[in-house]
Amino acid sequence: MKDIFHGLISSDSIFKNKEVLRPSYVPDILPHREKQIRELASILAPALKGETPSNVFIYGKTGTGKTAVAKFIGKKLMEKGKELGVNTNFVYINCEIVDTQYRVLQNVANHFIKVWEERVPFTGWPTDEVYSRLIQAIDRTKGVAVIVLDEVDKLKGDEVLYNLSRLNYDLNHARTSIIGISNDLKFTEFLDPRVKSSLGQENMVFPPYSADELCDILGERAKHAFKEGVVEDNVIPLCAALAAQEHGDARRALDLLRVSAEIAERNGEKKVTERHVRMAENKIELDRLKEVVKTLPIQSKAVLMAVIIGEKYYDGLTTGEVYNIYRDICKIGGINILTQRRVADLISELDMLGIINARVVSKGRYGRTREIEISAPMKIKEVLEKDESIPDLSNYKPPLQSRLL
DNA sequence: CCTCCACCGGAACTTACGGAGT
DNA sequence: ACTCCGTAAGTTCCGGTGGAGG
Repeated sequence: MKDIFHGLISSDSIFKNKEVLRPSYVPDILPHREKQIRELASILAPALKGETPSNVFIYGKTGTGKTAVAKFIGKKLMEKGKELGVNTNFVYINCEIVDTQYRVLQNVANHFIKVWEERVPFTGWPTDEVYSRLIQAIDRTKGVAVIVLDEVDKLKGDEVLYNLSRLNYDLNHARTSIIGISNDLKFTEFLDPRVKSSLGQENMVFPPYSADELCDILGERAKHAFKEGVVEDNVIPLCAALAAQEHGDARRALDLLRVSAEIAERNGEKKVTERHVRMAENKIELDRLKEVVKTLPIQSKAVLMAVIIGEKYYDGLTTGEVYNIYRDICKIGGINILTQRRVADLISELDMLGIINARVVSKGRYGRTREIEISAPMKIKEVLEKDESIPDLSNYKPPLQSRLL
């Protein structure tokens, strides 16, 4: 027992630097994004000459390098600014985490206010007070500020955008540029026209990566992440091909590669092979499933549990049968009972999430209903049984029906 | 060909709740 | 502290329907 960690730590790892494979890592080289980098740079360049740069909107699906390019540019801009003696600031905000008007303004403002000065508190100030502090703070820099709003569609209300977009009108000595990043192409359609025109001065679309491009990206990262010769030749093309099937998501490709290598390492193997990639594919899918199930609302969990139980007792499980079992589960667990109409919707939602398969079939005289199937019932059952909101059902038997098996 | 089951699925309505304004 | 929206979740009501069995 003394050495339980031996072989887990000291085993000569196949990784050189695993961090490189994490999605948050910003590499020095971004293959196949040279065009976008140049374009964004040319939009922001006037800033270094003391002119006002345009605001930019960046679209693109997940894992197309939007965030990486934005952060990369930010880094380069800071470097160039220092070189030219221009005061440049780069603020990155993820609107999925910082999602209200007040907190965005607070975050941006505090970026410009030194730690020892009076910072904007988490709560308490009127919003316009925060705004005027922000103006003061930015103006004082007499330089250029680039503010990146990642996942900007997650923002609650478009007033922040309006306020930020008119920053330049209120500034006397400094200049700002807002970069909005979104994976929803239709996002601006629902925006206030004033915001739309001032923020959408420039638009950029990041296309998905092709399999070949993903190969280059993975290859580039693998050079830094792994030791020499531990990854077999066909591994990277396979990861790239699998990710390209989805929608050219680089994040997914990197995850595949990383998880494959982790599996190989844990098995104490010296090389990452195609087999590990297949295992990784399964593991990622299963992890996703487990995560989705875990974060489901209680009602959906109860419905899902009913499906798992019903699937064992009935052949061609129908909505009505699921509903009966669901009602019993709710009674046992003291959960609110919803109407069948609502439960039918929950079943559709579970179907959308890919946890179950529900298709409408007609059984003639015996009505028209959904036939419900479930993938990986045992794994999902495991997750649900650990859930304290779902009661213990080990002694439960579904109601007897004529077509009970 | 007609009937009629057991649901589907649209629509309008009711709570419930959180943020914004005052 | 209070009111006033906007949104999400859920309910009520109901017309619609594919096809086995008569």
